[in-house]
Amino acid sequence: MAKENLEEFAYRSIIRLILKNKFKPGDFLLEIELAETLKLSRTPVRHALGRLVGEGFLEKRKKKGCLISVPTSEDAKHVFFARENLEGLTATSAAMYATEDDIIELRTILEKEKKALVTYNKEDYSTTNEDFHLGIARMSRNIYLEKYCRNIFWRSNIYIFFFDNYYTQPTSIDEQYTPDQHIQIVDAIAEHDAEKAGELMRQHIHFTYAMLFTPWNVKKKAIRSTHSL
Amino acid sequence: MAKENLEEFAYRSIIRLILKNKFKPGDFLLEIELAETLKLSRTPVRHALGRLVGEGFLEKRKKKGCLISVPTSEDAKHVFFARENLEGLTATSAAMYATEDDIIELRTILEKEKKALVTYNKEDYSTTNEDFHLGIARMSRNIYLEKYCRNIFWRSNIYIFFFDNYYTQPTSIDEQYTPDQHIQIVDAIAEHDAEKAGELMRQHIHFTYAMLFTPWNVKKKAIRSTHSL
DNA sequence: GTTCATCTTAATGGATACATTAATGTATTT
DNA sequence: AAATACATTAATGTATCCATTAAGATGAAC
Repeated sequence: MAKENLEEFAYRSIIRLILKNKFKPGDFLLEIELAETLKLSRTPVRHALGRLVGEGFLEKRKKKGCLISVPTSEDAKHVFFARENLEGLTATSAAMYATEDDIIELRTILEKEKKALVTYNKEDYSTTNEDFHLGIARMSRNIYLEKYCRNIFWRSNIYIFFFDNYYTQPTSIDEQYTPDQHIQIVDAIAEHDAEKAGELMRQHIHFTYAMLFTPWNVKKKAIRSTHSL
Repeated sequence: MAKENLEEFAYRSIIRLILKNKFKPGDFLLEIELAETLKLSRTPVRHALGRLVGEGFLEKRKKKGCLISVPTSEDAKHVFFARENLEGLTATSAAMYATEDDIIELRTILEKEKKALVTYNKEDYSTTNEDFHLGIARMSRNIYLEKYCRNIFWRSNIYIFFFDNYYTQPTSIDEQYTPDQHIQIVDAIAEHDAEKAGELMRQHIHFTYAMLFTPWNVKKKAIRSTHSL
């Protein structure tokens, strides 16, 4: 990656802090406070916050600081509608342009994902999931779609993170189904079946969304009906 | 809009400078130089540049400054592929959620557009075109899609600007067809025909793209075949 | 007791001085 | 003549100081 500036460092650190649950949604992130925590001056922190606001991770309130946009079901609907269609597009595009090496890379990711799942390694699982989705975004060979996908992926991750923590078991049921869906998507891309790849990806994201807002105790039932997708 | 910060001012000014052709693609935009031109310190200029880089308008080179990404036909293809599909989505979404007031607003914009065209006012025409496309993006009621649309719209405008200046006549031929296409799109939105609205928007963007890269002297022929779209 | 005005405070916004760094040019050595 | 090392320069990167501003608190007037 880029030459780890202090700004870059601040940027990554702030994301890490949020993902490590150091801030609840609604908390204010203050330049001064963060600068002290990260042992930097306000300047790089300020740039990093500006970037995060620009990317839509944070909201800015006039003289109150930046805050994590409070998750609402309405916002989640928008996030996943956008993600479903954007990733559908990248999958379509990836199916058209993917090289042999790309397919190998994706299959390797799927292997790692499988391993992470059987060893109950949530951290690794989360990483491979990111590699999968953003990998396909990259393989679309369209830097604009890729950028938007990265953005909406991270935004949706905030939901997955918060809701997962509250509702799911050590291994959530959707995690048992996701790998199969991933495999089917890679197969479609390998066959260069653009339409199928796009459609499968849309269904996959839609499934993820549906599972997020389904209480655990009724998920089993819900999943049976999802088979008909 | 927001309380015109100096940063906001710098941001808009830099865009204006680019659109006024003060910089050729490939030129370096330097913090110090811009700060002098705009009579500001480097701080707001720096933030504005950072924002523009984040939005993909500018590229950053290590110690050389920021530059306008050099337009290539490959990049244009990506830009318009993304724009076609994104705006297709917002049009679909807008058709689902548009209120009576929204429709009135769109029709008002179309009136202004017509006026700008018959008076050969390029500046007004460009403004109303922006109002139309970004208005529909807003009416999608999806802040994420709206954000991405704004972004890709501006990016595509760089192409329209540069190519338009070199190749077109006082009134370019596609400008004579665009208003009709706009009207059809608004009609579909007014009828809440989501699929039709999306499809018409995709065709419209595709048409714009096709016209951009068609030399003027063969446009007349090309347009006849486009009628079959 | 309530309301309005003003004062305080705590935060960001902006300017500037200083540090760092990458590129380039130059001189010296082989 | 070429190559390498060092110095210069021109840009960004960083820290800090001062300005501004909005929110909240406090107090006085009605």
